[in-house]
Amino acid sequence: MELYQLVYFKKIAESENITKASADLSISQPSLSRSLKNLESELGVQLFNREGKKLLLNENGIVFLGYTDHILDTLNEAREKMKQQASVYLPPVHIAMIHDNRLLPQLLAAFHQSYPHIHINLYHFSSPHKIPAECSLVLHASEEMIDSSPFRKSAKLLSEECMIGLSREHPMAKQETLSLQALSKESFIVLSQENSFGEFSRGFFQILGFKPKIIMECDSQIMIDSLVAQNVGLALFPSETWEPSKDHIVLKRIENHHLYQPLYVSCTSAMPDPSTQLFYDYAVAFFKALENRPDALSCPI
Amino acid sequence: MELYQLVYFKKIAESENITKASADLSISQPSLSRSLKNLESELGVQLFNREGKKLLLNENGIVFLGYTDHILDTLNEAREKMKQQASVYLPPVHIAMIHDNRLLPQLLAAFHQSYPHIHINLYHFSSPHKIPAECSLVLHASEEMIDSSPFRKSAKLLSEECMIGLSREHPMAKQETLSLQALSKESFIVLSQENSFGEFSRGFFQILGFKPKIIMECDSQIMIDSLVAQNVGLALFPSETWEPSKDHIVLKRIENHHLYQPLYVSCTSAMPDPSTQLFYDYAVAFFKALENRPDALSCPI
DNA sequence: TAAAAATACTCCATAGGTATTTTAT
DNA sequence: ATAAAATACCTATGGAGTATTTTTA
Repeated sequence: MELYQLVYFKKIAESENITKASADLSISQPSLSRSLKNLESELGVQLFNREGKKLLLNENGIVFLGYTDHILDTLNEAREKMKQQASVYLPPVHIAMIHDNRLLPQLLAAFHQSYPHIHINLYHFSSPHKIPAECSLVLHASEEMIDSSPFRKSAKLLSEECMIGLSREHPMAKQETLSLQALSKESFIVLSQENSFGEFSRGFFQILGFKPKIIMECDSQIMIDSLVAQNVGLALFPSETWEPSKDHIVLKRIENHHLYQPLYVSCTSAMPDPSTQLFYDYAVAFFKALENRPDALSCPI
Repeated sequence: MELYQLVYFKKIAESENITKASADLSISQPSLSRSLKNLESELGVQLFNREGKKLLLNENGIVFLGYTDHILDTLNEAREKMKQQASVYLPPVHIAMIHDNRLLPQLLAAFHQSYPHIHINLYHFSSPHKIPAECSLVLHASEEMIDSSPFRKSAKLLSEECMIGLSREHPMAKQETLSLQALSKESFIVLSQENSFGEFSRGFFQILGFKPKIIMECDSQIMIDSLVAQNVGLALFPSETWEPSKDHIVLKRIENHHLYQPLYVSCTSAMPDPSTQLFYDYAVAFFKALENRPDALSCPI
């Protein structure tokens, strides 16, 4: 018997519908079906009566659900208790953010909900060179500094593709991909040097050996969204997390090129203090969970 | 978090000694060590203080152990309850035994302990052809009847090697293996035709194209043990489960031959009644568990 | 005939194993 | 020196996925 089977059973019992429950749990219907079957066969009892395509929680199921609820509640209580114990004396975390991503606020919110006693100090920097010593954690996108001092421990949280965004009205909006040659005749809008994604974009173009005609430089992604939507120029977008207004902008790949922008978390010490370690592990787990179930934003069980 | 981690933690907490606990749980020490580490890191707390090579259950551990005990107790209660529910109206099982094995009584005892409400009727037969219709389960060793009617569903429970047993006083007792040629000059004691292992032994010899000089035939394995021990003759033994008196008898392989005797459970119907299905599944699980941990005779968790 | 559930496979994450190293009596 | 725990690496079971079939409302 496994814990997840209890969680799944509870969910199925709530709706008496495997398909619905599988969606709620973000797993496939066959998986859930099999999990229930295994549970029933291990217990040696039917927990539901199958009448036609209806699932009806039966007498056994009702009894078992009582135990299940109790067990899962106790487990959560135990977890909460441990979490409290863990965070009572924990020092504050100082986090330096060199890189922006729409999911970072969600990560911070989830972490805070999980460890409300840990005080978080957030700092924004445009370059990794200005980070003060008290920042024990850095969220950034620079491949180069992964193994180089002062980052002693790093993990890639995600890697997302960057694509060229252009207005639906633009003549190239129908093309599969964009050629560098064609792009050399286009106008580009970029984030200002200070912004890490701006710096990153420039790096990309440099690697491609491509000199874009930059007609505008600004410091807000929203502004760029709107300018591109109005067909003022083209811009580079991280495809998933910045979701440019889908109605007016289309994203295209550059011919024969896949551009990926990573997001890293790094510790500035090999032996981080407990809070730092906790946040580091939490961030890794958070983005790993997100990979499997992009909809859910917390990690149950 | 996994249920087994709670079981393991409980066991470690009892002895405050990973090596001891791993032996009790029949798993390796590194496995258990890792399991505890994972649990602690998921909870974000140390459950034990490591002082030197001593493990000491700490404050957190004591609190968590309370929850753990409660959860595991509740789970067992739930299982018991379901088992009762499952067995209240279950019909009796009729089991035909064509093959003897020392572990079968243990299987029956364990099953009875698990399902005390199910009435078991045991029948012994020397041949699969005499089995009456009410026997819905057959325990036997015949490869041939696995896929042939009337056995609709079969599973191999175990396969054990058979070896030649001879007295320690015997001149060949020091040899690595025995040659067929040498054996042709020896005297054999065999079980009588009626016994399935007797029949089986004869089959083996036949397959080898070997005609043993049979000097005695009897119907009890214990008698054979004692006769072989006294160097009256040689005999074929299933190596593991019949454990001939180790002090006086040694087991040897026949040169270039490995003889395996299987034990099967078969249902006489493709859609067996619930009790039959239960026993069938139980038997399979029982022997599977035995494979992994030969010492333990019940299946926890 | 359109839905819900069950089946048949394929894949991969991870529990468990073995071998080894580290650490403390 | 020895014994316990931790670490590294490998293997393999079973949970989860996709595709498909079965069933009934």
